[in-house]
Amino acid sequence: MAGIDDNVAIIGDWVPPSPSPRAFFSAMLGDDSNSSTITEPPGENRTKGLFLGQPEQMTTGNAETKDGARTSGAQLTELGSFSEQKSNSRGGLVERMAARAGFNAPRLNTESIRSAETSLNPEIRSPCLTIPSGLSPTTLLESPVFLSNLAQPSPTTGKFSFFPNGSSKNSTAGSKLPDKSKETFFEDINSSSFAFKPMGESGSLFFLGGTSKVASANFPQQSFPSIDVSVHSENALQSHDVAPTKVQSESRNSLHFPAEFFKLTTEKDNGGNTVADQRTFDTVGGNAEHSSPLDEQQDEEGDQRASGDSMAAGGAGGTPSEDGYNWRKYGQKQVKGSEYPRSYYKCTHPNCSVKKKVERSLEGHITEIIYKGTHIHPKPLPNRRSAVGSLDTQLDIPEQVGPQIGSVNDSAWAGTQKGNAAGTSDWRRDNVEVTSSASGGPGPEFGNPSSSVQAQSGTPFESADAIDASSTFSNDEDDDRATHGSVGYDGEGEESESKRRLPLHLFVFPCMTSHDIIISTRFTDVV
DNA sequence: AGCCTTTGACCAGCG
DNA sequence: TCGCTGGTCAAAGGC
Repeated sequence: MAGIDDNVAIIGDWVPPSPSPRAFFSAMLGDDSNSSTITEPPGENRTKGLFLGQPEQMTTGNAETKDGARTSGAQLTELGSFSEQKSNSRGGLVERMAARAGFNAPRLNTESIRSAETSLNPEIRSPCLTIPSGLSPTTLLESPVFLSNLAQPSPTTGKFSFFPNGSSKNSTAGSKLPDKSKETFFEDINSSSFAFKPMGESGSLFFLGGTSKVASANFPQQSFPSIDVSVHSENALQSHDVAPTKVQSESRNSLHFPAEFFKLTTEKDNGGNTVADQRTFDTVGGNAEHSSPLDEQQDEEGDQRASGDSMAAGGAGGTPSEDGYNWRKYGQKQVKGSEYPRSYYKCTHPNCSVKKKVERSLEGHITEIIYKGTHIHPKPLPNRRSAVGSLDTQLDIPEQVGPQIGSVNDSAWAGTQKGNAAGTSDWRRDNVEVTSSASGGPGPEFGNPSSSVQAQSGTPFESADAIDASSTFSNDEDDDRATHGSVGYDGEGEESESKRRLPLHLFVFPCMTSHDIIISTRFTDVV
């Protein structure tokens, strides 16, 4: 890793040229045929193309890239990063996951990607956390297969299905997976996997300090925990454009993003199978409700889905958004500095002052989400799977954590929130004190004890189990405010959507300066 | 009929 | 004080 700068540079628009999922993942792996080795050989070109894009794009510190020979070197470097990363992951969560799930999840070299994309895309300036593109946190959480894999083997999770050959045995790194397995894996498409890794284990996800809007320069990545999520798409990937999504908290307080910020929760379907799904990001205040950031993102995505990527009324609007809350759009404006129009949403619940700002790309993909305020009410009856029985899934935690808290302090929104102060404040208190614990939460939804605990523990990624159960990001700082954003899709109706769009990666940006947290997700549309 | 989105106008904060 | 910008309001229209 050249460092954050490079990463940042890489973050630009990254559109995987690869037409097929397999190719895509292969590239990620480094090679189709040589799947077993981390080293990149022939596949490197592809890989590079995939993640790095044109050599020029890799400019950040590698002007030479353009040079053929140089390019090779550069590639090697990138590859090296990638390899390294993979190694890390293998050794870390991923490995555990792989062991449990029985397969390896191909991982994106988020580092590289970030750098490249960043260079290309000014919008993404300080990626902190990356999740395989196309994957919104919500998506990851929601995905039946997603966490499930981590959790327990079940048809639902797809663990078994993934590797008919018993590849599940491959507890070891995926790199060693037989090609066949890989193929099956990718081709079968029903698989999706991800891995969250603490920074130490992987460089994929990490939290970088920085301003959401400002390019992150050199951040001590190491200082932040990182998470990697790999997703196996169910369908072939198409290189549709990927729009970066950012979720950022308005909170101006410091983020202790890492540990508490992210929470994964596992749900069980009616059958008792672990569905794992929801991942929530709590940036801060939680609501008693669980409107987890992820959930929120889900909304966003839901919106996208609803309108086909256009602002969907559905997402934010009348139907409960994926996050489980109902949102009403009350304004839209072209913000100066932002190439995309910003939409303003309010929670439709009476007395609830939670708001969120969403920026969408032309394609309708969410590029940025900012949550403010805390829900003072339980989620509306969920339509979603969670409602079905899953329970807490969604965890309120995130929500609790998120926005609300922040709102108070958040100068920008503070004013807005003031009106609600009462409800919010109470909420906050709870949150603050409890952090993500849904303690405040009125309903069952609100609080997922387990979630809360984890969140508070601050070591979300401590163990695979934990991850399975839930992963949450939250700010320690109570003060904060919070905002939490979530990106994801609905479980049910969303599936189709989920299939269509693959997560390329998610970026979470805790902003050192602004204290904002940004989660940026890139999506790839699948055929 | 109700709710939501759209969109132009208005308001407030800031330099 | 003025202009810019972001955020919100509210009427109109659609589903």
